[in-house]
Amino acid sequence: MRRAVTVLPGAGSRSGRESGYEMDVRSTRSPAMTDVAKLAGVSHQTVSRVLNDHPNVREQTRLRVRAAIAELGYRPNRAARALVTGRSQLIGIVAQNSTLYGPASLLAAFEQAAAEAGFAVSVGSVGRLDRESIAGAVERHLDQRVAGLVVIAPVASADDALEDMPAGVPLVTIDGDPARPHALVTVDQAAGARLATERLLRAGHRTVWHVSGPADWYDAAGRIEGWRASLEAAGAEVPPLVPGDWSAASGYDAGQMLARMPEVTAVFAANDHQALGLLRAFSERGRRVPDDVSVIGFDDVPEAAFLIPPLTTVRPAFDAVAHAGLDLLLGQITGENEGPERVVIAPTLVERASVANISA
Amino acid sequence: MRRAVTVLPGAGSRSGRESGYEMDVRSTRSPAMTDVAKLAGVSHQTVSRVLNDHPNVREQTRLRVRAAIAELGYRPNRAARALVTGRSQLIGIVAQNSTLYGPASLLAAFEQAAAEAGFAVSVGSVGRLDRESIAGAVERHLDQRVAGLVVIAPVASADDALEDMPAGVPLVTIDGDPARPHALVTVDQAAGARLATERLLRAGHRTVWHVSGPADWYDAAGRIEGWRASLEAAGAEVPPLVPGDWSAASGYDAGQMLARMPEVTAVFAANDHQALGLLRAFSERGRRVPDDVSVIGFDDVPEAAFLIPPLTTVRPAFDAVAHAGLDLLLGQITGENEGPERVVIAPTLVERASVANISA
DNA sequence: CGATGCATTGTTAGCGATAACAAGATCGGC
DNA sequence: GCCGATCTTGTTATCGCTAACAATGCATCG
Repeated sequence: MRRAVTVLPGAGSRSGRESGYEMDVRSTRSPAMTDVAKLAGVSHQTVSRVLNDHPNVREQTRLRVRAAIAELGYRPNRAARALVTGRSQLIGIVAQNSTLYGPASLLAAFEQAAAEAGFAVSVGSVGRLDRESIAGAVERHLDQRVAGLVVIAPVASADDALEDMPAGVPLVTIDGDPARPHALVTVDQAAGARLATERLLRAGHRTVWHVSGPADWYDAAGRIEGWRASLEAAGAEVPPLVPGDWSAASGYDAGQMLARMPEVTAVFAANDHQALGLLRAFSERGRRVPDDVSVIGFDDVPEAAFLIPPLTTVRPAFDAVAHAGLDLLLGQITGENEGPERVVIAPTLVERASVANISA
Repeated sequence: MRRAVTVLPGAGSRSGRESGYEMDVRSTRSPAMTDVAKLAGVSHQTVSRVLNDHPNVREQTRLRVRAAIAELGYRPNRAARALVTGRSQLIGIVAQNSTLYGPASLLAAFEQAAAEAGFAVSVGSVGRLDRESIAGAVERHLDQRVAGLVVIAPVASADDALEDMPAGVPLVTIDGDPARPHALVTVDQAAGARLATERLLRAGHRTVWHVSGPADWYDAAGRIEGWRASLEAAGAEVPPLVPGDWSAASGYDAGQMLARMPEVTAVFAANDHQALGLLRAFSERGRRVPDDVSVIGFDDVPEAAFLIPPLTTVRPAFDAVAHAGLDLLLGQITGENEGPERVVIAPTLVERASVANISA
């Protein structure tokens, strides 16, 4: 790119235009606001005003400044801005260091939504969801002077860690405890569970068994609650709960048990991985899905459509959660909505082939 | 912590010590370096020296400053430091917005390693790995004045986007093209493939079939290469390649085909999801694993141990990749190692129950 | 036609840290 | 006990930006 230029030694070449040729040479430093100002023939403050969309700038000036910005390839120094405003354009997100499908998709959706709003996302993943781990990750983010914080807090211990958060930091929790005093976005777990349970009852099943997630997770608790409520509302018997831990292994174990009971014709698994374990166990024990047993999962993981049979499941709309969470957070950051707010996202049922009518 | 202290109203309490009681009251502003300096009875520069471990500070002073830091709960303002040094303590990471197990674990491992080194990680996930998406994510990070950049670039188009990167920004690519001129960390895909292929040959199989990943991924190409090399080295016939796309669905399709060929007794799948699809297809068509067909996967996803049968697979040691990548990057940031370096991580074979000797 | 007001622009003063230099304290060697 | 070298500390300038205020121009109004 840079052409070879013969420069005569001695006077002349470096003198005179401080801004022109010189600028190109020491291209190591990226242009600052004053460079733009000089080129556009205005003060740096006017450049700042253009950048921040202040109303009182003449259209003509605005255009000239924008042209100068484009010509120099200027980009504002976020550190300087953060220093003077006390706020960065960074959003911190604390999530469990896991490859669970839910958290992973949530993180991705969040990053995307934040990028659209001009924010960057700093992740602080934690190994475990205990109080110390969460507190540590929060500290690290506060260190970075994040503009706001999103914490995925699916268990009580995570919420606990948030109690002694310094006030004034915008905070949104995802999947947290609705009883806590911060802004919150959750998936309506109970509604999702009702969707699944009612679908199975509608297919003619006398009752529906449930392989649940770990009881200390709010998600799991909500799904249990919705499942039980549906059964009771329909006057169906509530069978004993089969506890699991989100893993395929626990679903398989549950399936090994359920497959031995002829009366079990419909199972609602608290997530798709457990459902996968169920499917395998049933197939091993010769119970055909959906002919003998109907199964519904939760999450709609990418593989769900390719299982045998394709899995009917509840889809939690992670991107809606992410967008809602970000909106809440941005509202707090800009100071528009003060009080904590709650957003509840309604899941939908994705019908595939793992449910059959009992009459068939 | 803070003991209840009776403060007499009137004179005395507020006067004199500008730093003591007053500080606690206007706790809205977090303490700055000058506050610490005042409390410790030194200049702010000395505080800075203590913070940055400069050699020429008297031990006694150092202790006094540290005590003041602790008492005030002072934490340095990263923005101010970034402004004056021109470098943030932020590392950007560009990865595909996906829930593929590999990238997701890599991200998590990276964040952890970076946190240990005192860096925060800003993620820029992209929907697709094309040139524009990558370039956009890189831009956003440069905007944030990241200290360094890690790009997971498993396909050529991702590398392409890095060509017109401004020089001087520390950059490490993961899974990229070794022919490119930047620092690089890769898993030795070929070695992993050899591990798998040789294991199957050693079990007495005449040859090994391969269900590959998408051909434009370097990972997939490396695994194909290793597989082919092993067969040729052993003088075994090289069967036609069965192409896949990482998904369980493609593994299932491949399995439907392979199950019809009696001569197929050993299959190496390019990842565990494809292996999962294979297992299902084989089970559907009555070919028992491992009695009739042996299968090996790649990635060691959490479910691998719980499949039926538990899957023998190649484990790429994502945390080693992350650590190596971070070391390389930190080396560039501190200016220790200039030239591009390559680190190749050797994978290991995790033996489970999906491989059997052909003699049995 | 001078005063008043608003729109537009410029000037100055920080934000909180590090870097460069200056200055006082301390020390060894003669 | 004096001198220069070294250790330790303080002072000042600066990074690039925004906030607050000042200053200009121009239209509006009594």
